[in-house]
Amino acid sequence: MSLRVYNTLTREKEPFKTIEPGKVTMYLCGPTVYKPAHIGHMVGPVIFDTVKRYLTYSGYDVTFVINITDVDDKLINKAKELGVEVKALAEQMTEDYFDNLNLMGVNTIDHFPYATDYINDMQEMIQKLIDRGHAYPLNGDVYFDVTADADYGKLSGRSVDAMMAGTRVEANDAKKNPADFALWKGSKEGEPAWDSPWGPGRPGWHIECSVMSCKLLGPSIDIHGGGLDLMFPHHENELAQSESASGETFVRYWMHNGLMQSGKNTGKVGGGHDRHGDSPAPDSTAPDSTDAQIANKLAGSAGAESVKTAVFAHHHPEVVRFFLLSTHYRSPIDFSLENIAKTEKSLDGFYRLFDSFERITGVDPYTLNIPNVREETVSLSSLDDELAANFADLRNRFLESMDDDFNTGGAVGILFDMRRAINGFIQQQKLEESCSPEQSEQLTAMVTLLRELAQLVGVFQRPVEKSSGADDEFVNGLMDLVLDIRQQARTDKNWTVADKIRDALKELNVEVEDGKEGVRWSRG
RNA sequence: GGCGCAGUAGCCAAGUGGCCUAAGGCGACGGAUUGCAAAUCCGUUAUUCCCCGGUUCGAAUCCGGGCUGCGCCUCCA
Repeated sequence: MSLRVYNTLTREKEPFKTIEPGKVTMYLCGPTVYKPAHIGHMVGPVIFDTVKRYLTYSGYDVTFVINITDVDDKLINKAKELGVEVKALAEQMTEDYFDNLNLMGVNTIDHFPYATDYINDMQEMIQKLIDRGHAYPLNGDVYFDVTADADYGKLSGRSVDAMMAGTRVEANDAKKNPADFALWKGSKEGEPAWDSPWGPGRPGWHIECSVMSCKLLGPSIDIHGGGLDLMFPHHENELAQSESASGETFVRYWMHNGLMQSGKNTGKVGGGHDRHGDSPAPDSTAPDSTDAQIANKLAGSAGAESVKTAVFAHHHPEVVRFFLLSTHYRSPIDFSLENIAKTEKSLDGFYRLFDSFERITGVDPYTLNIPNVREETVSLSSLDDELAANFADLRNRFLESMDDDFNTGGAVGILFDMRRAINGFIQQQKLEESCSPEQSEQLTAMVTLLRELAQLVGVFQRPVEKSSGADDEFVNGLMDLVLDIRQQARTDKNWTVADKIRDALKELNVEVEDGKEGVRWSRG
């Protein structure tokens, strides 16, 4: 089976065919850097990082761009409010964004262009649009003329007429059409401004993506991604501008990810505004869940708490990544601490398996050499036929899921199946007691395959905090002593004392497990 | 008002015309193992996919109509 991708433009899954054979160009709309990143900002990058991983594994040479919007009304207002320079605020928030991406294991992005580095190119494109009769200057602004674009609205399925009928398009009498949008905005006193043929001003929101995508990836690109909320107006306008300027198809596959929501009725995370009065105000007497509180913090109109402090303080980022990918990217995803906790629990079994692997083979599973090309998968020849067939089948099912519009939810399920198969092997062969070189080779092949597939969704890339032992010499010494005493009690069949020690340690969040090969402990 | 998306077990979630008498996870219950636990493995946990009609030899999957939740139409990823 070959890769199929859902295309928002056609509302269908289509066979994946690139513009240039073997190459993929991919652009994702990045954040406006005016406040710390919230969890919702991580969804797109994690998903498209996974898309790139999978495409790369499948043999494509992928170029992936995420833009940084560092000029914008919200940014200007926020800077004013805080009494800092726009540039300084943008730099600080960009850094926060990068930190979070890094924690989430998003590390496949090739370019992070800044809007302010492309002002000249934007002006060129605007001029081109004016020359071609698709835009018109007006009192220091420049507007895109939607009526001059025959297929305007094709992405979001709206017609210009329908939008006219909508009552909420703010009337700007001077514009030819209320749906016309700004390409260039004349600046007011004290705002960042660049000289232009139309007077000092700054670019409109949509033009930067058209320009940067064209400059870095060419006029036609394979994949353009973003949150569902960006489909209109942002992507619709980008599309209109780009195609009107170049005369070429702008994007082959439009991919839109579902938005993160929090709690049952709280709406999407990060949706800061109040509705405008036609829906009842949120019931303030409703029990405030912790999740909603966190979501509100993340949305952060008041508090500006970042993902780092709000979530990663309590959960390893890998948990969040795994959580995001355990559902389909086009579905909305419910963020809640309960869900995160469940995910954390489900991941524990993998970490235990890796610990167990290291005990048995003496090899750190994170140092294994992992194949990263589809055709060069790990060899299963050391396994007996039945096992080899079973693992090959699991791998196929994993890849089939991913081939089906990047169905990470289905694929992740296979990882659990594989975990169970490996644990079963360890148990049947009693590897915790003794392990021959042949068995070690077999086990290594299985775990390598698990990691080969896991890398495609970007998990198990680097060790999380050690789940057993500690690196504090003093603590280790103390634990050795305590456990030695407990072992003595067990040998004497003094279960009262042995259990008392175990229970007391548990109170201190130290988990003691008696295995065949000896006692283990870990801090919760 | 207009345009979209979604509704699968206690919870999360995959499956979108026949391999579905519906993956996987969390939870629960039973068994193996254990001094007892923990971990691990095995088994059980939806005859049914929001409701009502229709198309079809056959539908969770397609169509029509409801109900419910959500998003966009306002420079939110």
